[in-house]
This record gives sequence, C-alpha cells and structure tokens, in this order.
Amino acid sequence: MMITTQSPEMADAETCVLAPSTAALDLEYATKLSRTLKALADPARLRLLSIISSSPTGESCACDLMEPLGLGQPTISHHLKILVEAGFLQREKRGSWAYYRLNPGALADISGSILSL
Amino acid sequence: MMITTQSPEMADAETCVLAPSTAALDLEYATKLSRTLKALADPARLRLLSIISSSPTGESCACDLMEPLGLGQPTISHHLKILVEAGFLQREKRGSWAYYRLNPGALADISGSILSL
DNA sequence: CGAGGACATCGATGATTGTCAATATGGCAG
DNA sequence: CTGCCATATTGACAATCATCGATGTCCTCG
Repeated sequence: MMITTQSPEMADAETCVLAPSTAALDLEYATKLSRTLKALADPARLRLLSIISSSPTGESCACDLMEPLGLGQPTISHHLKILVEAGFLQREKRGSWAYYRLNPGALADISGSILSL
Repeated sequence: MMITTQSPEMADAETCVLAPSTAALDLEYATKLSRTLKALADPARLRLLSIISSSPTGESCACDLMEPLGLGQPTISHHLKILVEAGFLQREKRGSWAYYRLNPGALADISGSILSL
C-alpha cells in the first residue's frame, strides 16, 4: 500500500538526485570529434562524398564535381580541402588535375565513434 | 607491350574524363542529413549525450548537466532542445524537473547513414 | 495566495561559416 | 617564353551559431 522510496524525485528535498556522473567525454576529445563531425555536416560536402564514393573508378576529378552540385569552383575547392583535412578524402594531383578518393575507414571510424557515445 | 588506353588522363583531350556521375545524394536528403549531423557537431552536445547515455538510470536531470560542462543554464537548455529536435534525446518533465534520455536507435541511425555514403 | 526554484525563451553579441569574385599558382601546349 | 587551363588561395559579405544576462512560465511548498 504505502508508497516507499521508489520515486526518485524526493531523496534529499534539496537537490535533484542522480549520480554525480562526471562521465562526460573530456573536453579535448569532444572538441576533436566535433570538428570531424562539422566537416561532415554540410549538404555540399555530403554530396561530394557520395559522388566520389559511387564513382566506378573510386575517384573523381575536381572538375567533374562543380557541375552536379551547382556551386562555383572556389567553393568546391574549399569543401574538398575541408574533407581532406578532416581525413575523409585523399587528394592526388595528376597533371593539372586533382583527383579525390575516399580515405578507407574514415567513415567507419566516425560512425563507430558516434555509436560508442 | 604497347600501352593502349589504360591511362584515363587522355580520352577526349578536352574534358577530364570520368563518368557523368549524377550519383550525388539529392539535395533534400543531403540537407536533412546535414542538419542532423550539425546537431551532433558540437563539443557541449557530444558531452551531454555522453553523460546522459552513461547515467546508471539511463536518464539525467537538466540540473545535473550544467555543472560538469561549466556552461550557463540557458546554454544547456539550448543544447538540449537542439538534441531533442534532432531526435537524439527524449524529454520528460516530472514535477518541476526535466529528465532527458537517449532516443534508442537515433545514434545507430545516423551512424548507418554515414556508413552508407 | 505568494515566494522560490527549475527550466524555457528572448535579445544581444562575438565567432564561425558558406559562398562568390578576384587573384595567384602551377602544369601543359604551342 | 607565352598563353591557357585546372586548381588553390585570398578577401569580402551575409547567414548561422554558441554563449550569456534578463525575463517569462510553470510547478511546488508554505
């Protein structure tokens, strides 16, 4: 009959219970992970990765990326740089063209980091 | 012996080859996915998810989240709202407290979306 | 009812970001 | 060497964002 102390909302009548829980990611790791996620969190960059990853040769020339996205050349170059710096793409220059390919494992890595939050 | 047309860098002498490849994510999906990723791409929000997910009860009171992150109450509330709207957290108000818990599957979903880029 | 606490919302502000036009760099053809 | 093409970098600008202080809302307790 009598309700005992099952409900957690009154235990100290002062604080709102629950573990002290300093179980947060440390700031440094959280910042690093957020930087990697930020690199992914843009429609243009997601589409770039998609195009490159679905290319039959596994790579795409920068010149082929401007048209399907409808963005200017400096903008594409900017996005590609961000993706390379974040480790998602590898860049190889052949002649006067720049070819980009997926960095194998990079997507799996970030995917795993999210899952283990 | 003679090298034939193995190397792709000369085929039309005008364009830089490779498939037309309109294989980009459609803009709508890319925008939607990028919005979800943006919700994750912040150190404070990653730490919030980490704290909440590692709580023994599976949930955390908002009042317990300010202190470990060293941020003001409006800021925490702001981040929690973003995480709820992105589908990562569920909010339940009990008494005058607000409790947050992980939305099961949300992290797995975004993780899968990344893997299938 | 009235005071106080927990949380949300608002308004402002400094920082970051996506985009473009203009310019620089570097390779290739004549 | 000269000019052209592909790409990268720079500078500027509007938009978005993280944060805070102030205020509003709602609940609880006396």
